[in-house]
Amino acid sequence: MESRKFVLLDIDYITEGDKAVIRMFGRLEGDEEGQSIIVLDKNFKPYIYVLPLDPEQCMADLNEFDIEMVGWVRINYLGEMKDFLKVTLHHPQDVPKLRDKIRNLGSVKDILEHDIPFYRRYLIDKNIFPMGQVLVNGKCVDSASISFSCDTDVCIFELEGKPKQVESGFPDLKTLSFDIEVRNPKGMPQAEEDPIIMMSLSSNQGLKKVLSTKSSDLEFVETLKTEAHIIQRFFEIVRSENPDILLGYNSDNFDMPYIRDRAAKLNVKPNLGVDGSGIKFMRRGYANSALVKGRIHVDLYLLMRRYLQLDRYTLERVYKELFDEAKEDVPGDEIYQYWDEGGEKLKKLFEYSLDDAVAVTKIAEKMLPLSMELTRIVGQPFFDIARMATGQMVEWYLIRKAHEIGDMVPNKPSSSQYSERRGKKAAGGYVKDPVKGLHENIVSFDFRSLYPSIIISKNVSPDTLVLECDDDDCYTAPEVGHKFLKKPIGFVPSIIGNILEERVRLKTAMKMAENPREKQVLDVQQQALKRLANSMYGVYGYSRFRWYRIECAEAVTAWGRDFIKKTMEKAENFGFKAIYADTDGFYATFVDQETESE
DNA sequence: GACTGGCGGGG
DNA sequence: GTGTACGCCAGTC
Repeated sequence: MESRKFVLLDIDYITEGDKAVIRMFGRLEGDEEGQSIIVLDKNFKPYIYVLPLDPEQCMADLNEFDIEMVGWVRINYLGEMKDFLKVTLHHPQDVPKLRDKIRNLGSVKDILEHDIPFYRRYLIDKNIFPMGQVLVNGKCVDSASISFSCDTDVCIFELEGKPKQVESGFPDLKTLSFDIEVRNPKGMPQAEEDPIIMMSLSSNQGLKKVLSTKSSDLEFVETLKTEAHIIQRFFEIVRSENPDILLGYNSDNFDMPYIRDRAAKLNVKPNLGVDGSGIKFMRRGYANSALVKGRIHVDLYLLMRRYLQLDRYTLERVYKELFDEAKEDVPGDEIYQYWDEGGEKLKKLFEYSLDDAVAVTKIAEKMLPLSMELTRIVGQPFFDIARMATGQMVEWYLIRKAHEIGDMVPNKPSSSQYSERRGKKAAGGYVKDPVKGLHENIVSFDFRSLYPSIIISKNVSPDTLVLECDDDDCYTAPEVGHKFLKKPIGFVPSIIGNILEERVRLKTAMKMAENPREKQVLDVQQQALKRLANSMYGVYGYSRFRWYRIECAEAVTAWGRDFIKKTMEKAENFGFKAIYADTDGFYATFVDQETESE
């Protein structure tokens, strides 16, 4: 048996025969450092939990289905130990096929953990983390024996036993940014008519290139015969550069679909993936995403919307915000004129095109570390994390933690529960409208992590919420009166507690660190934890969340209002006068008593 | 106010 | 794919 150590980049599953096979895409460490690896695991089965009404009947009913196996397990479900039937199925797609039938059985009360995608289930159950190092035992297999095509220098490895997470530092990854220009004389580009005239590439290892059908004396321009050749050459470069991360700007919605459409029209095979596959498009509600197997396609536009607070999110605007430098711009509707005119204008267009790709590389260098760290903490693929709202990350973090301590994961709300929840809204933080005028002698006060602190100190959690209890045994929220047991420590409070403790540890380490690179890494890590801790309050108030509980949301904000008001009163007793307050802090002027009495 | 429809980015 | 999910603002009544 051999072993391999690799950075886990991405994960999915394929079907061989009637069996699901997990594929982990990675970058090898050690002897064959830098080589791509695909690790196969053929021994992971999907499962769901069934909460029975009539245990014996339920067991009998379940055995009527074509399932792998079924057995009893005792699991903590929102503060109560309950007996569940763990139903193991043959294939992930049996889950959606069978779950409604099972749920509707008369002997069944509810089904749980039936909507966790197979690859996510794998990461959680095996306790491994994308962007971290994983150690596997097993053997290399011949590329002839696998059901997908693959470049010859990719190591295919069949795993035996369990993958193991290895403590590791920040991985050094290869990124490749790309951008396309289109000749669209009227309106927005239409893939049916308007050809791609340039494709730009920029890597974090120095590659700078513009592919085009026109030539130039600019050294970064490579001229090709036709548009089809440009696209083909683009795919070729991606494969030979073999980046871990592919970067674009609004590429989920523009560049990738456009490349797909033009490639299809011109009969060019889009074999961008590590496994030789093309670009896969997925509808995620309102948004689309473009996926390239084994490389992580990241659309920076989505990330920038999340991380920066701006009026607009054009590439120029974001670049200016981060680097305080203007970027040369060619207006979109004039690109075809620059192209047609040639000469200096064309040269400018080449420069602009490359500049866009280079800007994306620069932005990524600054902004990706935070997402990478969130990936390592939340433990879901980078591709998903780059498209997830923080609230969703919190949820997946909690799902992992629930599994870790053996708690059942609550279901997502049904559509009727969702619409019922949407009608309710917890009152927000206390706001005192600002006193108009120009104030002097201003002091400011704010609570550090107000809501996370309340959740911890008042043990606010769905599993500690009770209707009745002795005052000595519980905390009672002001105004709303919700009660929370003092013991045991609730699920969410214990997790926020761990996050905050870990953050304190990192901040201490950061202060002690002498190496600036190390300091920077620790700083990103503590920022990621801060984001998670601060978003955790949201799980109680957002209608779509599994741990939603309006009473918890109401209690947290009620205590918040209580604290800020009491603090303001105390400050006023000392001669301060509050002039503005919002949620977790206030501004006050100091009124000098002696001056005033004169 | 309560509700609906459109839009963001990209060329 | 153990799919189908935003959040804001302008315009209308």
